[in-house]
Amino acid sequence: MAEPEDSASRADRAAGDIRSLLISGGLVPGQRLSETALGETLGVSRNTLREAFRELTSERLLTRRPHAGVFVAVPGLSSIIDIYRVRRIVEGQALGTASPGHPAGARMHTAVESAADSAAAGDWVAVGTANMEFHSAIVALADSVRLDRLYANISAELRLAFGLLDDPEYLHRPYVERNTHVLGLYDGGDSAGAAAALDAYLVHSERTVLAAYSRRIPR
Amino acid sequence: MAEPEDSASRADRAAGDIRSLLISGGLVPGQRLSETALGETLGVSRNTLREAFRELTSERLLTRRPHAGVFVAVPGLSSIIDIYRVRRIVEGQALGTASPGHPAGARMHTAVESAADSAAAGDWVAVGTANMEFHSAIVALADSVRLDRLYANISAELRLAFGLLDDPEYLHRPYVERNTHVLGLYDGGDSAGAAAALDAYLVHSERTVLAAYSRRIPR
DNA sequence: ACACGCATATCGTTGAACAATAGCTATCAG
DNA sequence: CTGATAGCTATTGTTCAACGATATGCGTGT
Repeated sequence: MAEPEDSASRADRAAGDIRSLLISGGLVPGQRLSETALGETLGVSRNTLREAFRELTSERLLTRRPHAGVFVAVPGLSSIIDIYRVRRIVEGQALGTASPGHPAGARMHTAVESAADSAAAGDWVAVGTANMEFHSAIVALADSVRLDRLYANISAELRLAFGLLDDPEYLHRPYVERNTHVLGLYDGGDSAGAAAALDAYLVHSERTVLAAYSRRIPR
Repeated sequence: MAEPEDSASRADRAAGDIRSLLISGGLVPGQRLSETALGETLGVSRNTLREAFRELTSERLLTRRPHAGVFVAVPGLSSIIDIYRVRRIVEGQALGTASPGHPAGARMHTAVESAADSAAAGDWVAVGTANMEFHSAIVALADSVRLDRLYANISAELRLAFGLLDDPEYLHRPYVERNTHVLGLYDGGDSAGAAAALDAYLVHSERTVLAAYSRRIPR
């Protein structure tokens, strides 16, 4: 990756830092983010931090409660359902109508291999990351920067939700094989079949996540 | 509509004001937005205005050039292409897989009627607005708040692009009939046919806009 | 146990200040 | 006359301090 750590504005860097804390688990869903405290930690002023908050709030990673502060978003069941609805529409179309030989195919391959390696090593959160990269590559087949961005946001939200669940092996293990299967169909030129397999994948994954989710968080 | 003009934060209201100025033509693409001047106009401080800028920049309505200021975005050909790509994917799936009797159907009807009325009155920009509402209702068929928001952003961008073009009659007239046709197919239960007609619609519209666009703005 | 009212810390917003820099302008060499 | 260079200036990027507004917790009383 590039290193935009000093070229970007301070608010942009703060937003990136917060994003990193979110995926690393340094900030957990529901947690309140004090402007002064977090500003001091990140080394930015309150106003600058507020700009970062704006950005992250519009990405649904943070939630703003007026006069009470900003909180790390707690994805609810409705969010999960909505996210999977978007995924089925976007990923399905992207994979089903992709032109053969698209450069994103390479990304899909490396992601699948990386997932297999991590699975062999037993590192299930790395498997989860690789799986997400696989699906991000699928969306990239559509060649749309706007869909890419939408999907990046959705992935971050989903990571937040996964963070609420334990047992990452149960969450990610079944899908490395399914991803391989989808990739095989796509490579074989059967885009429609690949899309159908992907749809089944997503239905299964949504059901699993929803079940684990409602088990953990009532309502 | 509701009246959230005093409940929302000042930055939110400022962002809304700027959005209104963008669609009303009070701000034109390429124009530079001075922080002090615009802040005085909207009655907010520089810091608050900057928060609004963050939000609108993340929606691609404004562009930030470091140390040079924020500018009203100038949608390029690549943006138009990208937007129509998203529209075909999202609208097509939403319409093609919609469950019958969805409440958004009513929105589609009122939008088509409103477009017809405005067309009879010769108010072509109102026709454009009604047409956009029609397509927004189509996206609402998917029942996804995330897709709704994506589409709202895209619509705003598209309005920006349309603002660069003159001759709104040429841009919007052909589509009131096409929308009626699509709606007829959908009402008749032929979702697949409606989706196909819609896709043809979008291909035609994209071609028209791109042609007018490259005629007006070289490169 | 519950409702009510107060206290306080935090948010929301402003204004001023200063460093950094992009873009203009005037100068000057060729 | 053209082009490059150096300096000026207005604007942005960022911080800090201040103050009103309000959500939340605590204590009181019933």
